[in-house]
Amino acid sequence: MPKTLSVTSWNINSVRLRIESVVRFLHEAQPDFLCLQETKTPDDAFPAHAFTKAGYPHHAFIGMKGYNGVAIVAREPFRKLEAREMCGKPDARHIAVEIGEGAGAIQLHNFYVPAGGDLADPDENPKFAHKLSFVEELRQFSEKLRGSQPRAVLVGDLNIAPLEHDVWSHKQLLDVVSHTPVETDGLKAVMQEGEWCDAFRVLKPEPEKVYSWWSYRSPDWAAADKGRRLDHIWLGRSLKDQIVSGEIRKETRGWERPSDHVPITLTIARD
DNA sequence: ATGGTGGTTAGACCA
Repeated sequence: MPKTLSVTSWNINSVRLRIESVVRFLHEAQPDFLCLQETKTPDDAFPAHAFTKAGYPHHAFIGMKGYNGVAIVAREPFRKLEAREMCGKPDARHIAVEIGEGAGAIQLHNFYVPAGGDLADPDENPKFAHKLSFVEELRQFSEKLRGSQPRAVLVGDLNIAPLEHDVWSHKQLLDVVSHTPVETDGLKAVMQEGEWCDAFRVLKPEPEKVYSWWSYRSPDWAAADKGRRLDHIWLGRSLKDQIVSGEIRKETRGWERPSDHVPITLTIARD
């Protein structure tokens, strides 16, 4: 067993359309675990063989036709944990596995938080209400996990940029869904409840700007650089002193037919 | 100032 554990989170926006990009990334970065969101693929169409061929023969996935969907693929075996049905909806926004054995086992949870639509008003916009309910459920889940399994990693597209320097303009985005106070306060409550450590902000403290997403709607995304940090890797309290390194593969945003999110990878010591 | 682009899938719906 290697001495470190590396985990990537990547919203791939259709794993079938971008399977060649995913395989390229795996060859270049070789993380131990890859957590995907927005696979947009029913389970019977998940490209398992391509992952096996790329050296990742262990898979856990839950998907649906056209929307949502999450997956975890790995080079090493794992135990599948229960996929949670969040907000009472069977919409495939969580999957989890357990890595290793006994007291050293680590739980890895992969979440895809609802984007929340355009209007930041839960009374007028049911998608925003769903997002806030999801975040509240994440808070309750974090409380339970903190007590039962502090050796946990939570990753995913959380669709919230919680800090001032997680967006290109704090002031201009205060009423834009993903950075409104009700969302950023909600996510901070989740972090507090779970005693989660925001690993990339340990490695890159504010006021450094850190982004993982650049909109498709920007004609020149790289020059404009109007990004947001929507993707996160959090460590439970028993793992927070084991950070080794982190990497954000911004260059993948410039690949042909890119996802609007880029892969973020965290490496920690196994024990 | 309220569109801009992209994926899924066949007219909207979602991001």
